[in-house]
Amino acid sequence: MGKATKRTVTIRDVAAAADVAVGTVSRVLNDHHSVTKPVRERVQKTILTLGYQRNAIAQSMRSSRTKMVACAIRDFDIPAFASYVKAAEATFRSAGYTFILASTANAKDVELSLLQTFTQRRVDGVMMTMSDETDPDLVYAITNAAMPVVLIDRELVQSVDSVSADHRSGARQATEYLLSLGHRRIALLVGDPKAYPSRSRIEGYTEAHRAFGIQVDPHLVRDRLLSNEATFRETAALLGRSERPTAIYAAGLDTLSGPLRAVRTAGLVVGKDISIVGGNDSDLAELNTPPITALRWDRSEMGRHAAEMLLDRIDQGSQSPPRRIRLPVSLVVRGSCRPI
Amino acid sequence: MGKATKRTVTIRDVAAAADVAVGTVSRVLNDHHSVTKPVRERVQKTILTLGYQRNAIAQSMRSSRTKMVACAIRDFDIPAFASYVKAAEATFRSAGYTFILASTANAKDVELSLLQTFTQRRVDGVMMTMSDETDPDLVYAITNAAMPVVLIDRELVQSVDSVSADHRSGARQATEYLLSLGHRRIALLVGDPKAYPSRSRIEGYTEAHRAFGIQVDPHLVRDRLLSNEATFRETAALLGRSERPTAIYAAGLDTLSGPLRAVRTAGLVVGKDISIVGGNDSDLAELNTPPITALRWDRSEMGRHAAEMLLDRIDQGSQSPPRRIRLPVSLVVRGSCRPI
DNA sequence: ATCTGTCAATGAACCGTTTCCAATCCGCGC
DNA sequence: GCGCGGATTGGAAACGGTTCATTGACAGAT
Repeated sequence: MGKATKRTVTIRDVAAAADVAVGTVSRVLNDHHSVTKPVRERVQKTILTLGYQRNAIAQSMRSSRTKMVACAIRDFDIPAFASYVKAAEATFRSAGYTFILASTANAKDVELSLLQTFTQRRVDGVMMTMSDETDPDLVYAITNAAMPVVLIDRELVQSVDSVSADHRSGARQATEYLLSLGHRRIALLVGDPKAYPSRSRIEGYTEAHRAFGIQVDPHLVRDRLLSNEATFRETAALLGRSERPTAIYAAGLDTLSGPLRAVRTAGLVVGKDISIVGGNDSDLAELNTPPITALRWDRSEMGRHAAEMLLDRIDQGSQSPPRRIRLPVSLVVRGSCRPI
Repeated sequence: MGKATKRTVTIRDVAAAADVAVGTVSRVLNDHHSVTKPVRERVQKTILTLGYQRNAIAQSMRSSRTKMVACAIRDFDIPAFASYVKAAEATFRSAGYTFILASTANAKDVELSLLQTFTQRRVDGVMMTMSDETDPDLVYAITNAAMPVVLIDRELVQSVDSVSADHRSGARQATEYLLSLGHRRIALLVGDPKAYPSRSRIEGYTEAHRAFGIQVDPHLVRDRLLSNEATFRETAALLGRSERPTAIYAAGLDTLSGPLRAVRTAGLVVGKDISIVGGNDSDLAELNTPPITALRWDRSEMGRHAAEMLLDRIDQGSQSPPRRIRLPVSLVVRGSCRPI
């Protein structure tokens, strides 16, 4: 055939070539039982010959299920998020779902606009964070979303599923460890308390102080630090104070390198002049000299749990009550803290 | 409103409520000029009242353009990839495209199956790597794909667009730097030479030796090392040899921590007993004690370039010849290498 | 007053599947 | 030989948009 076939081959072309009805081809494609063996084989051969590729768009159109899920997180170049997302993607893919990913930059308008995009694309489910758990627009958009939502490390919206880490317990462990070494001026560097992780870290930090009967110095609690530039600056400021902290708990997901740089810049030595606990274990923490004591939880498992939870919810609908998984956090003690 | 709205609202519902034809609603949605102002406003108000959300599936069905692009890379929890992917996603999103992401685990069958999935989903374009640039199945699948493809850090398939870093130049700089310090036994740790990065790093390494008139010891070139477990093992083995290397060039994207661990385990000190150059700059390299000399290129720019290239290709079709961008790589000298 | 041209708006066809109902075919028991 | 039931297959409707030919209305020209 000299004629160049521009048009992509459809189920109708297959039907014509195999001399059957379109319905029959569809049944072959979907492994429906009531197709006789010779017909099935003829159709399958034709599919291969013509190089037919099923059109998922048309399929979704008819079935009103897209087999797509979306994930919106703050920034996926944060290593801790990356391993989380990777595990989720793998779980979705092996369940036959395609995975859409977007960064929100922790901005409300981006979150809302992504949610709208996902709605228009008719994804079957969404995994996401929220910049502010108390924002009414965000809460409304999420609780009234057209598709199931699983929240990541957010707990305030009670009516949807969520997966989180037990940051409060982690923060308490870290702080009590430092207190038990005799530290009394422990700086806490966290992100935005409008979101669960930072809020609960502050709680854990405060609880630990209360348990030790020690007053928290509010000047030592520095929040809204979302980048290493911010933690660098803040650490430098803290180290410049007259009564500088003897320990720093850098509680964010990806905010250890800032303090390390600041300490180095100030000409101090970690584990000698100042103690540090990292909020999130990493190669950087483990391989630093000295290795940094840090909190740890299983990020892959978190991603897997979230994905499975969403898949469950997609299958079973909204009848069952919202589920909540909270993963344990543990302290890995290394050499970055010295007793006072 | 007590009535539970089961069915999602369609363009037809809007048309009925606003008392116009469906075509008119469509033209309002698409900002077509020939809609009179009062009608336009009436329709827009109705859209808001009913909470109508355009169905992207139906839209794609009719227009046969999905406004979706897909990206398949080895493993997106490798930080270097993550920043690359993040920049690409941002570029696509601001162009109105939705971003599908998947890990290939560097496995041929996964790559092929993802390519098929993307075809069936009728994505408008694909950004990807290949585990083996010489594999005929992969080459065939990519060159005959139904949609434009931009290759990432792959150069053998000439007929498609690609964006890569100049790893050969990088490797040559790293190796010449070590040679100029007097090192003569330089171990090279790379990934799989079936892909461009490792292949060209071996070339650069070899070229540098030739330029210095020095014979390459094939025992010192260790390839197919794709993880830090592998580079740890290999480094440990090299350090255990009678004539151990005086320098290690850990050329992979995410293979610095393995050698660092191995050196530490062997009781040696980086920058004193052994010199190390990292193939890819990172926090780990910068904050190590001593800081590690490493290669660097702009990963965000790489992602942006790749995305823009793909968008161009989607717009203009395949008439223009394949483009090729190769980003410069530079050596950041720090304190991990000592002269012999 | 009639004709022409322009501009808005209508309504139906179409995109490629799935699914349901109807039609056909087959073998089997009477 | 005939009726019947079950298994296959055919054919059409439906999903929710976009687009195009068509209609209707109205202003301006003759």
